[in-house]
Amino acid sequence: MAEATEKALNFIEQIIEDDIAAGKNDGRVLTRFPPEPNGYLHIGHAKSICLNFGAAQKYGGKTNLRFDDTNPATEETEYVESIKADVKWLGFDWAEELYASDYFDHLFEFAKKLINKNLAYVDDSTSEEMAVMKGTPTVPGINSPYRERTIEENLDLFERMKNGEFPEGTHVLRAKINMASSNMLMRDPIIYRIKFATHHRTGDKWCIYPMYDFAHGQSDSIENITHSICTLEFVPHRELYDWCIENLEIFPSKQYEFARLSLSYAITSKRKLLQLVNENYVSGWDDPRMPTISGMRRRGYTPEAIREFCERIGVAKRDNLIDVSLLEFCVREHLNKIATRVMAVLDPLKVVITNYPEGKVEELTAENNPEDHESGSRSMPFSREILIEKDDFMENPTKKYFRLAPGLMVRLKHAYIIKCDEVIKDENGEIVELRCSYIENSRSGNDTSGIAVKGTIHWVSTAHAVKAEVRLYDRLFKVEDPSREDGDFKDYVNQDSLQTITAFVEPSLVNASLSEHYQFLRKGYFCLDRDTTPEKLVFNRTVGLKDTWAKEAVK
RNA sequence: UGACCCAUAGUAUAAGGGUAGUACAACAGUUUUUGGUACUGUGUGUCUAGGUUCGAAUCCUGGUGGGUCAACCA
Repeated sequence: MAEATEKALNFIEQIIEDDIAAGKNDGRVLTRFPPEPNGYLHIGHAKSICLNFGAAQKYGGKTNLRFDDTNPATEETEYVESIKADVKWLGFDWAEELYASDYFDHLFEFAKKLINKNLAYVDDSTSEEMAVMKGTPTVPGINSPYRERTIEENLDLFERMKNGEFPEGTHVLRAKINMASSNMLMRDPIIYRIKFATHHRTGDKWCIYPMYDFAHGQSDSIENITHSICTLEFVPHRELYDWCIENLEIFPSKQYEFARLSLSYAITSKRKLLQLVNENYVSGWDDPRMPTISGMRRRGYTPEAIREFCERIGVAKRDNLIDVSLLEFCVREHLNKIATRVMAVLDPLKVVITNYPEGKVEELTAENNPEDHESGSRSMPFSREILIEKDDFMENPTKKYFRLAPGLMVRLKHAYIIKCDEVIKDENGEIVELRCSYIENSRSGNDTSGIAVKGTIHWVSTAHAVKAEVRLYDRLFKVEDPSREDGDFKDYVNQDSLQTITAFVEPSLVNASLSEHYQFLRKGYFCLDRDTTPEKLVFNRTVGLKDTWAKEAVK
């Protein structure tokens, strides 16, 4: 019965185990996580991070963090810093912090080696001319008129490219492979181009930069990476990856591809996320509605929850769209264990307990977390006038409603049972106040009343409650898969994804901490936002509680 | 109309030729001083047609469907 408890391997782990069993690389496992510093990391990167770091960890190996910074036009130090912070926050430590730009000298020599082997040439064609000569997927390309330059001429031209003698776009270095290949990437790919841009690390040292295909595999090889794990769109690059390594006669790192993560009601494209930021659809990369690591962190998601999510979604090669409810499940699962329970009324209704003495204040004991007996308790003031949730009263209750209604009783969590005696309305017929009476011997912990009520609701003492800004988030997109819809993805942004309200929270929350997670009882999980000031508390709703009543109410 | 990758419940993911499982979602119920949590139960799922085999989700072939590739991006 108990033998099936071991988790099945994903196909990458399978490959690694097979390699170890075959004695490849003497059993050594070295992976890398290779972000381009041109944007913030998102949930899709989290999958890759967990896979790369996780697999290495599992097999006693290590993982390098390597920035793929070969395009100075889009890359910035700000992104480098955010990426490092996000990887650390997720809970992973890299063996070495490296940059493809560290290898620019090396890569330049590699290029000359190819030229010397008559496997690369400088092409003076314009990009339009090259595009024409490249052919199409169904039509083979034709050779460039510059393809048969002599090695000496190529060496000289390439050197002069490096020396800044030519303007951008006038010359490129191409690998000499096969213009008729069915793989477009093998049709003499450009491996070096001229760019007079300041690089975030090398400054103005270089005016030529290697292309991805001439940097990534070689960087892997230089670092002796054993398993270079990337996403499916790089499958056709593998042939070129192997070609470079073979012809450069360097360490044979191997590339393996898995399907990237897509999340429902979200987008995971750095380009599109950047648009949302630049065009102010969100407040920044770390807006809590963003599927970025920094956004999720600010939202109150935990690294444990994200790692568990990445574990549960699995790794395979088929396109997938993961239901965001699985992510939310993982978040709730973890927060349920660690969140401090507190009371907060989001949409208040005044309740006066007519038979409770005016001016009297009782300090009641409230447990901090029923899931964690070590978490202790705190005290909460109770008094004659309290606030409850508007939702928790129904003037004409339906059969299955078991909260407060005229003549009915509910339990105030951690406090007394009360009975609704009178409903007070304003001139518009709006309910503005409830007059209730409490059952004196029904206090939580020493209830001798013998009364059994079906409902328990949360509350705060009006005089002691603290006002707080609460930000309620909904999914950022109205459709399941915005990237597949017609037209601009921004047309599908949910305009109501942020709702800001003023809530009344229990006084203990004036000491709320940025590092703590809270459950507003019966309402959801919340965390303090960094916008909080000494004058104003600001909370983010991380995720709501599962609400079977909401479903029932719709019926 | 080329090459390459992929195809198992609504969504993901296992089953390494031998009983098609698991999780989320959904639905029903039990417990409950959170309509939370926990627990129990509920499923006409192997794209299709052939082939190999005692036996195929698994191996082979054809088809169908989806994805990727024609950036001086990664």
